[in-house]
Amino acid sequence: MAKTPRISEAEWEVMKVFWKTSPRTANEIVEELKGRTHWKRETIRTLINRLVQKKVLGFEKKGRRYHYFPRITEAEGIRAEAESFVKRIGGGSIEPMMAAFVEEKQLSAEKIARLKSILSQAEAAGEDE
Amino acid sequence: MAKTPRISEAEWEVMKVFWKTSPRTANEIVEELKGRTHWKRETIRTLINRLVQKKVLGFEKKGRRYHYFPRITEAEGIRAEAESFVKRIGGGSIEPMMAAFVEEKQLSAEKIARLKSILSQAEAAGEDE
DNA sequence: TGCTAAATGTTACAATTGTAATATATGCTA
DNA sequence: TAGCATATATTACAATTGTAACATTTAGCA
Repeated sequence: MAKTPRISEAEWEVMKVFWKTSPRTANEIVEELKGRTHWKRETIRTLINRLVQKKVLGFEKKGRRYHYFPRITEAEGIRAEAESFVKRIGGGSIEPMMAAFVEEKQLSAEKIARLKSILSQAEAAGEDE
Repeated sequence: MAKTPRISEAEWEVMKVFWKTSPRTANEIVEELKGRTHWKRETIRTLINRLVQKKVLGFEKKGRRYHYFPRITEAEGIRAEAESFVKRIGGGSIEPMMAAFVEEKQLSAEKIARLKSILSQAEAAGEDE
C-alpha cells in the first residue's frame, strides 16, 4: 500500500482489534468491541465496510461469511498518524507532546530505553551534517 | 480553557499564524496564508469564525475591525493533539512514531537533548513504583 | 425442499470539515 | 452626507464521520 488513507477515530478502534488477531469475522469484532464501546452491531459493520472500501481491510469469503484481515500493519498505521501529527504541529515544539506521552504512562522502562536509543542514533546522524 | 475542543487540520493552519503573532486582523491572516495555501479569502474567514465559535480564538472590536487572538497557547494545542494521538494508538508502540519524528528531521541537537531528559525523568519516576 | 435465522447489502441522517459565494452593514472619502 | 470600498454575517453544498435502521440473500435445519 503506497499511501495509507485516512482512518477515522472510530475506524481505528476497529483496526486495533484486527491487529490483535486476524483474520476475523464481523461478528467476532462485534463481540470484541462490546463493552469497550456502546456501538450497535450495524455500526461496527458499517465501519468495517468503510475500511474495506479504503482498502485497509481485505477479506476472503468462506461459505456465507467474510473473513476480514488488515492490509496495513499496525506500525504502518501508527507511522501514518505520526506523520500527520508532525505535519500538523509543523514548527511547533514536540516537547509538550513528549510530556503528554510520559503523563499518559505509555512508557515502560524498556520503551524508554528504546526511545532513547532512537534519539541517540538521530543525534549521531545529525553530527556529521 | 478546561478542555481544548477539536481543531480541524485547516483550522490548525490558521491557529499557527495566530500563535506566531497576535492579535491579528482577518486580513493579515489572509495575507500570511496566501502562497502557503490556495485558500480563498472567504474560506479563511470561515475558518476564523469557526475557531471563534469553538472559543479557541477571541477578538476585540477596534472600530470596524476585529482583532483576533488565540485563547489557548500553542503548547496547549499540541498537548491536546498528543493526547488524542496517544489515545488513538492505545497500546500500540510509540516507536514507529518516534522513528517518523526522527525522519521528518524535526529534531535539532538541543531538542534531542531535552527529549532525552524528559525521558530520563520518566524513567526515574517509574522506578519507585 | 421450504422456512427461518443469521449474514451481508443498501439506505439514512445529522454533525463536522473543506471550500466558498452572496448579502449586508458601516466607516471614510469626496 | 451619500456612496463606495471593505469588513463582517449569512448561507451553501459536497465529502467524511458517527451512528444506525431497514432490506435482502442464503445456508442449514425441520
